[in-house]
Amino acid sequence: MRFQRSRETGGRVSTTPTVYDVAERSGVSIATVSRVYRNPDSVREKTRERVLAAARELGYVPSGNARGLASRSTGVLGLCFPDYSDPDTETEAADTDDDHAFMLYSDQIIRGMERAARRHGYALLIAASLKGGPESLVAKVAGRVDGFAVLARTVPTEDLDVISRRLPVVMLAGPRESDHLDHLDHIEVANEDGQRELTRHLIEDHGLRRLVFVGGEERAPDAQARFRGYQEACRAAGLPAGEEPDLRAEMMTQAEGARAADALLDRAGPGDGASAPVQAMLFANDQMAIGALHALERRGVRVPDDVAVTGFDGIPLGRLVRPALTTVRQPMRQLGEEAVELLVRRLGEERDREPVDLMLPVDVVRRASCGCAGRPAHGDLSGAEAG
Amino acid sequence: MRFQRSRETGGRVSTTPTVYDVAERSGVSIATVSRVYRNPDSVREKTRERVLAAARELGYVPSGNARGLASRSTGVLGLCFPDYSDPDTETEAADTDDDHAFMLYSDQIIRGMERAARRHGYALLIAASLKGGPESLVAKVAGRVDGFAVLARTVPTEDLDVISRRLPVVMLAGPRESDHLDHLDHIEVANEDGQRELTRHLIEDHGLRRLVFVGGEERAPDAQARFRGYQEACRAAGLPAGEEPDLRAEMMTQAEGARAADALLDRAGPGDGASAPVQAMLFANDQMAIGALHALERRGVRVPDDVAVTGFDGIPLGRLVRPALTTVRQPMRQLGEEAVELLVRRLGEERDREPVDLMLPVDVVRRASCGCAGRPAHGDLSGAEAG
DNA sequence: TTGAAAGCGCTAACAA
DNA sequence: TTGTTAGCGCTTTCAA
Repeated sequence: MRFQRSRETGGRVSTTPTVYDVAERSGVSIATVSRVYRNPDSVREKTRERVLAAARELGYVPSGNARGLASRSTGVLGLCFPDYSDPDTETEAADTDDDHAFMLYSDQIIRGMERAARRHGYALLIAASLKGGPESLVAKVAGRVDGFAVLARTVPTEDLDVISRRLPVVMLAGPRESDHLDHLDHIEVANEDGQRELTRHLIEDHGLRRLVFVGGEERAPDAQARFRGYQEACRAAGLPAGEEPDLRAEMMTQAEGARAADALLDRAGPGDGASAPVQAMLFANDQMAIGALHALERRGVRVPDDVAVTGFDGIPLGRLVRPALTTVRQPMRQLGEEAVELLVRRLGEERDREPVDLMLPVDVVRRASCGCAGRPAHGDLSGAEAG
Repeated sequence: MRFQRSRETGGRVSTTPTVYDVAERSGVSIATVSRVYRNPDSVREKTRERVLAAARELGYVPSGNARGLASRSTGVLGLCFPDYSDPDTETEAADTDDDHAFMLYSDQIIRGMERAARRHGYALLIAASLKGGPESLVAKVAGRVDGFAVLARTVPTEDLDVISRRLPVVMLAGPRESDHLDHLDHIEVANEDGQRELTRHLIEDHGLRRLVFVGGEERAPDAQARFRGYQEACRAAGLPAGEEPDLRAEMMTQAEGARAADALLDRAGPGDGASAPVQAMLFANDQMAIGALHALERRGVRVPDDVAVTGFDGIPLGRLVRPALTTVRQPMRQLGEEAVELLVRRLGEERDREPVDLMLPVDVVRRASCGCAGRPAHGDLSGAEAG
């Protein structure tokens, strides 16, 4: 017998009601109350109705925490993602129109995960990193879910290492970080293939030969992979390609893209080319490419006539800018869905399966900024796009 | 003394480690382990390090459930939203380009809530309704969060009634459902004002006089409010406006919008007008308006030359279609942020504050489909928009 | 600064 | 079909 609860059932001491209260009020045991919620059919209808009535009257809501604790599962999957906002775009005047059109990675992944999670009866807990939180982000999430996905480089590797020993974790995008983490499932996107194909397109289909690549940090795995794709395509075509990107940006923001474009233009010497002018600027992501479009417009450089510009990612904004941005589209939504599938399977039958490593294919999207496409806009309901 | 745990600390029986394991391994009490995570400064540094080392070695992660249970709080806020996917758009071939551009309400709200929640140190739990789940959606969410927001008409009123007695709930969009729920905080959007202003624009600025309004279900409060705004503007201008929308759509999808446009055209008699032709079709949401644009194009009716078309919501897709859709933009992101602010405040100082009822202002966005705007697209980086 | 002990509200055997 | 009971892993007084 548990100690008498410090509350008289009739005498207005409002604590949140528990199974005990419902049980007492409906004249059954707490086990029966529990059954009514977990497995209604295992309780006689008459009884069940009495219990539900009591619950209603008391305002009873089962405690997820208590349930989770007792049953060792939460019915929740998690997602940790970095604070991905582009400082350029994230102005104080929040609801600008650009902002609206600006749907990031994480939104797509969230959509994908939410949808898949729902299909499997899970809810989704999302949390973005915020530097200097008291406890590490992961810990907060990890303690509340049955398994979770992490966007690469969101959380310290060591934290992940500890946590992934206790529950399923799938790493999204970016290559395996290190051998420490090789027991994680892992889904990546074909960055190298995509950039190679896009570069090939510029070289072979548009006949461009003087290309430059603007990359990201050395430790940004996606940007690095894209650069490798670029190198490969150049070399395959017999064009020179250095060991390093022509330029590197730290945050890969629009502002940096604009600066890069300026620098590239200045580098060649202002105006008519003594050193032959660049024919194509390839950026490691769409944000930079869009910033570059702005900068080029300001300087009166025509795209794609004077120079072709390409990005990578396939963010919606890339389609709204003029000229529309040629890019490589990442299947972020699918990434989220696959992540959930992997988690669910590992929580079920495949508890001890070997870690998998999926590579999702990407699409080259040819728009106006590389010299493709450019149908008249009027009468076209879906936005011009060349195959 | 609790019963001996059925696990030898040295003898490979891998259970997930608990405070007890960490305590034992580091030679302290479980209380101290707990302190290390909750309030590190209250533990001597030497001790703390020993505890953390042990935790690391064991792969210890605090159980969110146990913590929540013991401390009666979760550090999580929730959002329940309906399964809002437009069946027309949600084809099996998931990653179509339209789909990409199609960012719903819920995404915006999620963004807003996530951001605000993060600022306050909360994580966000999201769950969409799925008909026929075993337990009601709310119950699942409600038990795991400190407070949550619900999109109007996502969950049965009675469930909300019970739950909102136990934890803070804020209702988003749509008017108060009933007097039962008048202890909930509530945030709505100025549907009526927005539609009134948009309608006034068509009448006064474009000189249109033969308007029709395509609404939603009678029980869809937003659509109803919009219709009222339409009525008011018509009457203010001395134009006739019936007691009912000219047409109602059940799901307010693109397909229904297309059908509505067809019906409206057929109603007037095919071809040259015996009964004077409609000059403007106003739809209760963007989805329908976009469907209508398709239908009109198929029939060779020019927009806005032959007929003006408007929507409501401000979804990104509305900007991509041609002609770009004139609409009223809802501040969904802000809706999410305000919701979190309300919840956080009610969880803090304002526990017993009177329920509030916020009304967020909207913007009329004038684009080409009403006859406004239409700047050349080339060289315009942000997409044409008239003030 | 640390420890002992009593729950937090529920589930899950096992009995009846 | 229903009841009994022993935890689930943590926080939290209260003492030391």
